Amino acid sequence: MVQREGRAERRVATLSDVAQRAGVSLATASKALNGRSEVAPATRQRVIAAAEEISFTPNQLARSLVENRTRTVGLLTSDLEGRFVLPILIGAEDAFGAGRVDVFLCDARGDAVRERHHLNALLERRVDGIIVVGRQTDPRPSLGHELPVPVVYVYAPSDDPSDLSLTPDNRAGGRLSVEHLIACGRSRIAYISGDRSYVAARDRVEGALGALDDAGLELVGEVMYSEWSEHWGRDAAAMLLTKHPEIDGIVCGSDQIARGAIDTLRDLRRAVPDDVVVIGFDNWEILATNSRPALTTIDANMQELGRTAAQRIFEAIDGEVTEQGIHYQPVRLVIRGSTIERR
Amino acid sequence: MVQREGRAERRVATLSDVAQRAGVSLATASKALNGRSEVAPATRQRVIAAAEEISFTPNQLARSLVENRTRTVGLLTSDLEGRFVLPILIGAEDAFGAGRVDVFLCDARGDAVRERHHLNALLERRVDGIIVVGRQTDPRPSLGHELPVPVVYVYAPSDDPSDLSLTPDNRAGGRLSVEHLIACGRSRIAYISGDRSYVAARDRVEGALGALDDAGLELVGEVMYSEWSEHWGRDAAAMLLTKHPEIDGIVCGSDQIARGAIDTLRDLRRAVPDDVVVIGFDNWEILATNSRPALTTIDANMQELGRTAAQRIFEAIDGEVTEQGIHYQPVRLVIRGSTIERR
DNA sequence: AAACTTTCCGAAACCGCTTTCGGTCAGAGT
DNA sequence: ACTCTGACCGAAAGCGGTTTCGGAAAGTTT
Repeated sequence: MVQREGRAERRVATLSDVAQRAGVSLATASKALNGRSEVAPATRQRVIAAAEEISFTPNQLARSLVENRTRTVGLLTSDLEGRFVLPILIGAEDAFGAGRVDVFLCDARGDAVRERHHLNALLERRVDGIIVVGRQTDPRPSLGHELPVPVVYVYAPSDDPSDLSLTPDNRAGGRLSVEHLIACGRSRIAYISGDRSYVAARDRVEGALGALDDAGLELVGEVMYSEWSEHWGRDAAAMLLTKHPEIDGIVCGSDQIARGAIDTLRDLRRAVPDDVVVIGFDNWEILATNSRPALTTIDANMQELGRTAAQRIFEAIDGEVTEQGIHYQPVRLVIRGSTIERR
Repeated sequence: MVQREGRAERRVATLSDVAQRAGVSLATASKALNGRSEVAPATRQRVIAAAEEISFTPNQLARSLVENRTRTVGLLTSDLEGRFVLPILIGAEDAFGAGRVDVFLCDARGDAVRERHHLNALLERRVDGIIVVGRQTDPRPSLGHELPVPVVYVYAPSDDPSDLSLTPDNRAGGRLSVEHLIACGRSRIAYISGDRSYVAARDRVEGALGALDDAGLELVGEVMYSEWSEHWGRDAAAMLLTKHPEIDGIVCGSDQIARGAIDTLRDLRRAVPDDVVVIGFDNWEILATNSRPALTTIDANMQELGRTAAQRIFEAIDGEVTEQGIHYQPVRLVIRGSTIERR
């Protein structure tokens, strides 16, 4: 029988090669390399040396097959931009790091068919768990409960309350924004939001209004809803300031909007933060740190979200009773020049 | 022997379950599901039906083990931002899509140790190939030639010429920028670059200067080198315009810089594009489309890069002779409002 | 010195699948 | 009626590991 040439068949070393070289049996070699106790120190050394000499790389496929776990979790995202999924990936890798688990990232690009396909690919590869990341905080369809592995939804919660979802606490974020502006001595506060159809937009507004109410203040003007863009931030700010020149603080639904608002303020020769303070949402570094002045904003702690998701997956794998429902994770105020005067 | 409870051991269906249910042997079931010809149509139908009934999901681990290929490639990146790696991932997935290959993404975060670790993880999982993505176009250390799988370097080329690297043609990009400004009727062109220590910065400048030379023009002022930031773009533009008020076109080393430059032009009440045209580099959508006016820029065709990388991996897997060296991939001019007057 | 432990090792089963290869059996050829 | 083909199917041998379990050798007790 002719060996098919073509594929660069540089045969990789196998455990029996190691065993043979060390003069022990397959079983002993395995035990030696896995740190099992039933093997004499001298033997173990011999095996390890042999393995190194032929640069043996254990075949995880074989191992996974028998152990019935792959030490791999799937990260199924539809966030093509990557601004949410990458921090989450990093957080998850950190949390898994200790357990030598790796993360398999699939990008469904917001396409249900592709998502189905990738889900299937993950299941066929027998991942131990799946983290689903959406690109907005609106509820998304559940993957269902027939899955043989634990699933955690991050950022976009599942629409099925018996799934476990982790999502940033937008309401708290909105509240935090307003409280910060008040702490900055402002009382004539306006709000430029994004697309009203987003839960995130509404939740943030709700939190903000709550905080204003608690402080006995009223919003200046109406909440301005439109789209999540710098363009809208500019236009909305212009409209607001024309109608309500007394405004001394603007809460924005996103960093993009905030940048637009700051742009307009600059055009209008209103100093930030002296005359008007501005706060954004997301802490999208590239936007927040490059604006003039740098943008105070709310960080949704994506990395932490990823870490927590990983832990929940772990717990579920280990058979602990799985939690359910939407868990709102704390957000964090990041103070920069747009609210606090730089010295 | 007590079955270990704990892990949600919902036993997943196996091929023998299918075989049994369909009343055929394991071998026949396998053949039926894989579309092999040595099985009668009726039998095949029976097997397929059985598989569906118990929602059989083939175990790729087992399959990979025997086929000696995983239909998985690793994407090893150090681009935490994700602005390069995600388009590349998408391109690669597209190219592989047909062959039902999936991509395993690992983020080394620019850390050599982590990179080593992930590389090992990929090899243990027996990926069929590896795509290495850097976050800048400077050469990076090769992973070496001892690897049992094909490797393609993307964006950041390998420092070993016998590796295959795909990187955008920054020189052509620089040239394209200048040619476009000239086509816009400009002749007093300045250049704001980024960090001089980056090959990308120097290559782009080189291309630009070449194009100027070909047109019989001279650069206005010196090439300004500093950092890749909006801040620098603002400052550099201010300096340039003070010293050389005649400038009617600015080539920028990145979109960030270009945004800064546009900002300054706005402050100075110089109209873009009427008085001065500006061109960036990268086509980083979030920056380019939100500036006032939107930014004309050079797109490095990352997605195409990913697709090509995937194809090269395929070829190498199939045993075709592998190419070597650094291949400079074409870039593309994206025209927006900062160079062409909007109607 | 006999009996009993303990320590260390290896044969073999198994994980879930693919593939080879020999066997059955129906229909075709003569 | 009898061989000869094919077409179809299944037993069994792996793929590269882990793990069980029995046994040999060495050390401990009496």
